[in-house]
Amino acid sequence: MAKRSRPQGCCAIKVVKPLPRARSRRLADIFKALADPTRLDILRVIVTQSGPVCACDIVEQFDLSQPTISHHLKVLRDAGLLSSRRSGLWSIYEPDPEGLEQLADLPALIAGR
Amino acid sequence: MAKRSRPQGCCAIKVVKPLPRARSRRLADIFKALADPTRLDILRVIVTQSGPVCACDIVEQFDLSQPTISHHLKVLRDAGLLSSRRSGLWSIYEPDPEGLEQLADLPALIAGR
DNA sequence: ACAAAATATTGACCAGTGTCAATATAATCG
DNA sequence: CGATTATATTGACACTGGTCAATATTTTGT
Repeated sequence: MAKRSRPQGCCAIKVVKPLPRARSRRLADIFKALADPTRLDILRVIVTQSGPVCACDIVEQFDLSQPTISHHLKVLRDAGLLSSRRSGLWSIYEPDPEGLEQLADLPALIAGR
Repeated sequence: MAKRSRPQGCCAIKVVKPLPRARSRRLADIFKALADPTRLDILRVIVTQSGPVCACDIVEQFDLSQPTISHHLKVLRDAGLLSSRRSGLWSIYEPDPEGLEQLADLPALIAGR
């Protein structure tokens, strides 16, 4: 608690409701997913394609081991930014529009609508 | 490299230029800053105010120690999302429009322009 | 059934991070 | 100067996260 008189323009702040815990966690997952440069690049590669992509194509584009890429794809999928399905031997990934929409809504969310 | 014939809609991906390292790191810093629920709440509190806020007001709003809040504020500032200045005893924080603009540009960046 | 290929999982290692208590620094007041 | 107040830094701790090697799983082709 402040015990001295405040400087100009520093007092009586508006109380802001913290986000609901579930929403907060979901957002944190999205940000954590994007907070790794490799994952951001992986996401950009997939979003840029005109159609779905198989995991092997992603592995090919990066100087990282197959397990590491597989891990990154899982993180992006768990964050809701990608969706995936099996097609025979291959795992097919594509952007998840719902997850990407969360990103577009970000500035409004931070500014409080 | 894939050694079998691909399933439909899975091959010949467009090559995407990775982001310049500096840009990539800067973005990662922003996302890491936002990836903590407490920091996201702190940012929302500060952005919501009509003017600058002193650190003591933030400390008051959260059930965390003063050093922890100070740390979070530093992370947000280093990420370019907040700016700060001293005013006597107080440290005054306010949103950094330039940093927030990066967030608004995100969807375009991911989609590749 | 067996071998091969694409992907996923496990386990381990090291670097990074959120938190607090303790302490340091900076600024003000008397 | 000495006491007080607001903030920042340090050190320690537990926990998380990126990476790879090794292994497992799933599916296909023969």
